[in-house]
Amino acid sequence: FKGETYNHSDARANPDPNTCLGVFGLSLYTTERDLREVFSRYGPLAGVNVVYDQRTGRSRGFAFVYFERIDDAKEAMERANGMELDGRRIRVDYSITKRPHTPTPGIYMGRPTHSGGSSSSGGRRRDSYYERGYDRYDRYDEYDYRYSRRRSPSPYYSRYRSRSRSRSYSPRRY
DNA sequence: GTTGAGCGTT
Repeated sequence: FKGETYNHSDARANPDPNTCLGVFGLSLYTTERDLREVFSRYGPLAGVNVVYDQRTGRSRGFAFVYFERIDDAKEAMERANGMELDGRRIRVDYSITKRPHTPTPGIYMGRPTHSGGSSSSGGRRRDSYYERGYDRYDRYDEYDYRYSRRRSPSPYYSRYRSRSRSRSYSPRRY
């Protein structure tokens, strides 16, 4: 009522209503199936995406739940916010970022130049993969491994993690 | 079996 100044520049405080909900404060053991069980009772889901750490391969503790309708997403946000899931009180809000940055969408869609390139798709798709939702949060793109001590990729790192889990004494004999 | 805070590059 009073002229309270809401900081509109901080999009986290006032996320726009969207079909994508961000769920934070999750347990490390909460999987997409659990989220699907919880959130699907508010409406049909379009997808659930738990964010995993690329280095460790485990959950980062937050996920994104896609609804098909904004009305259901709003309903889910109202109800599921603050609920206890797997021993953790989760926080549910509208996602401020639309999608993860997709460097390659799986299939090569053609050259980014549109110089006479109306190819097989009828020229309908443009830049729909690169939305502008994350441009102001590009500081999160810069991760700290950029300034890591190791500049050369070491062959011991981040490869065959699950293979050599037990690192006990098992000397290989050739 | 960690735990903040935390918006995504399988």
